[in-house]
Amino acid sequence: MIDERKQRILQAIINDYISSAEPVGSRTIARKYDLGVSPATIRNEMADLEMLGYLEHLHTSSGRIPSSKGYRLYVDSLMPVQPMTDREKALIDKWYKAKVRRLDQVFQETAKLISKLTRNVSLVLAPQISQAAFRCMQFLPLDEHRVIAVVMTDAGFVENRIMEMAEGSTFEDFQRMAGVINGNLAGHTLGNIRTKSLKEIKSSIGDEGLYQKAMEIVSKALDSEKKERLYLGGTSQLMEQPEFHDVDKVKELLLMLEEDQLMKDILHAHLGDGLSVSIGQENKYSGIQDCSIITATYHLDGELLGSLAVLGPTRMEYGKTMSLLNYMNENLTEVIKHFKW
Amino acid sequence: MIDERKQRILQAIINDYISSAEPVGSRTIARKYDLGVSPATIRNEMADLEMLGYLEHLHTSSGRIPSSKGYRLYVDSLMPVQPMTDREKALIDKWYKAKVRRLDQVFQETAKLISKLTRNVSLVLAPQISQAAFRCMQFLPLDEHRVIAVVMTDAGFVENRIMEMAEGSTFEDFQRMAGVINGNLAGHTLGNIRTKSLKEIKSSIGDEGLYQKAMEIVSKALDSEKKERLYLGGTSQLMEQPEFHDVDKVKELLLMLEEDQLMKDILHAHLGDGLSVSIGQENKYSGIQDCSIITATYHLDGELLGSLAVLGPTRMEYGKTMSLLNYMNENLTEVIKHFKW
DNA sequence: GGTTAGCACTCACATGACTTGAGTGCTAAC
DNA sequence: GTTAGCACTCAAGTCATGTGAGTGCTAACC
Repeated sequence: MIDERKQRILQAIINDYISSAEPVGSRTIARKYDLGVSPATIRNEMADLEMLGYLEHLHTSSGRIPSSKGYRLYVDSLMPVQPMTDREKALIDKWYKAKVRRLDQVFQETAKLISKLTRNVSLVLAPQISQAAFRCMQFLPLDEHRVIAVVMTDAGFVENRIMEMAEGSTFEDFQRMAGVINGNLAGHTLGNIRTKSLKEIKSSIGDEGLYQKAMEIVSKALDSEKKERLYLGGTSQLMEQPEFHDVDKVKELLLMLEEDQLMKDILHAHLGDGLSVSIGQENKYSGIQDCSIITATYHLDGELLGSLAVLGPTRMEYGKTMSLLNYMNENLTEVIKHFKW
Repeated sequence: MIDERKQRILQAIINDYISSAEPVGSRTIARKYDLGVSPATIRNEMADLEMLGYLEHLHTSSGRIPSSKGYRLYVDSLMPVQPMTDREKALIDKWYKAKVRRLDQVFQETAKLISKLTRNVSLVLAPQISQAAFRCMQFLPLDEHRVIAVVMTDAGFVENRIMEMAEGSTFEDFQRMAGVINGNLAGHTLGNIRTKSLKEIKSSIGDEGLYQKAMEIVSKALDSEKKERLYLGGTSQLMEQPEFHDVDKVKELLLMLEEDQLMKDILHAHLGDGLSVSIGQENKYSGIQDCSIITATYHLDGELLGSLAVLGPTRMEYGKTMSLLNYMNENLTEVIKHFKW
């Protein structure tokens, strides 16, 4: 392990680099941070830190910048605790007190808020409901030939689809069927439904065609729920950061962010880790190897729900962002609990 | 009016500038376009065209670029007709044949497709349903204390909200109420509902508190429908255009695009004009005065529904984009007609 | 009188020499 | 082990210069 003085110097370098975005030289450190040693000594230590892989050199005569390994050490043990300011907490509380009616609005607005406070791109992965259960369904008459099937999952999402009425069947048939399905399937997950309850329902309903269609609707509704939703916030904030003053880099990232499935995969990689930080080259996806992602997973009653994340340059205010994500996490969990039934 | 030769020269300049994005010189025009006159003559004509306000000069020794006024003349009468290629039509048809179940998906995917084909940002304003009517509502039991109210508008959107059950009332009360409301309000618009049918319903329902709550739900649902939705596509395409190789410009536009309400206002300004082109400084909003917006409004049974739009640099392929928007418009109208009931 | 060749002039942009300054690495002295 | 001193490196800025695309004007041409 590196000795304490090296740690102090590394800490100073990273702190400085995070706020200035400029390579840090020995003189700067000696002047700004009172380490009681001369620039020359710091130079020696810097050379050592570079040997050990914590710092990098763009060219011989420029200051040092932290490597992924350097940031990692920083995040794990050198980082100053940066609790949230009262002003930020007040802003968040105020926002969360303004009751939002629809669950999807909650996620969208949460994403906006996070990006606003961190000046980085935020991602909110809304509940993954693969394990979540069917709650109930209902049919609504549309015209002579069609009904609307409304399916609810127990996490609060409602899906609706148009359904053709089979020849000769009446709306009352559908209502009866809804009763049977609700009686048999309530509380069951998609996997469960496929295996368990089918026979009983089939026989209660009687009409094979009707049954087929209804089950298709239920499956599809639960299936589309399974595809969790991703909400993005503050993509234009990207360009605030000096490292993204290059159009090509921005384009690359924006293209990536537009690819829903890719971003979901990236978030999935850290799902369940609590508060997780993935720094620069630690990321598997090549497009974001000069970025860091901090994700916070939220649970409810022990069940994994989704995650909040911030994507920004490796030169990121880790401490502050982590505090924020934690706080947002608590608040969001509270709100979801309120929606859960 | 300017004579025919001037028109031909202006046409050549704009065509060239649209494809090259470089200021156009007299020599280039003489070489590439067979106008039967020498560069010197073209220079004289260009000077005239600049006097008349159709062209602009960055500095004395650089070629000309079209002014907003120049583009306007071009779009109105000089522009070559650019019918869509078979390949493009095939792509669109193929896409529209793949039946999309949910109406909101249709809009989102339409936006993506437009941006893909035009390499510009696209905007789709989904049906504005202020005139659209209440179709029916239904209550679904949730637990002992709550029900879910599902409200449908006749344009195919379904909204659902959680509703606390008043003390002492039963689910049967709600079902009865739904019957009354459906019987009285079906086909009515929000404005209509507020004035006309209230008394009859009030008396049929009897319970004042129940009535209050239900009407609140209906109003809010119709109200949130009224806020039409805006779908964006291809924001990262912006950076493909050489005029947006500057990060600050991109940031400004992205910020604008993130502001939902602003973009809606901009689209509203051209609603109902059929195919409308707004060029550069013709735009009222300062952030987009070096951009052009082409919007196409779509109707159904004479009723205004929404619009498709493309936002890009003034140097835009007007002819191609307009053909595309027209074609997309037809297709989208078809799809919506299918959804309408 | 409209058209064109010719020519001087302008201006952005590229190139290369030079300077500056921040920063390192090494060595020798403390 | 620490530090001062010094030579060295390299990016970035500055300046002079050259180049080329392009214009505007004038005088000759048809």
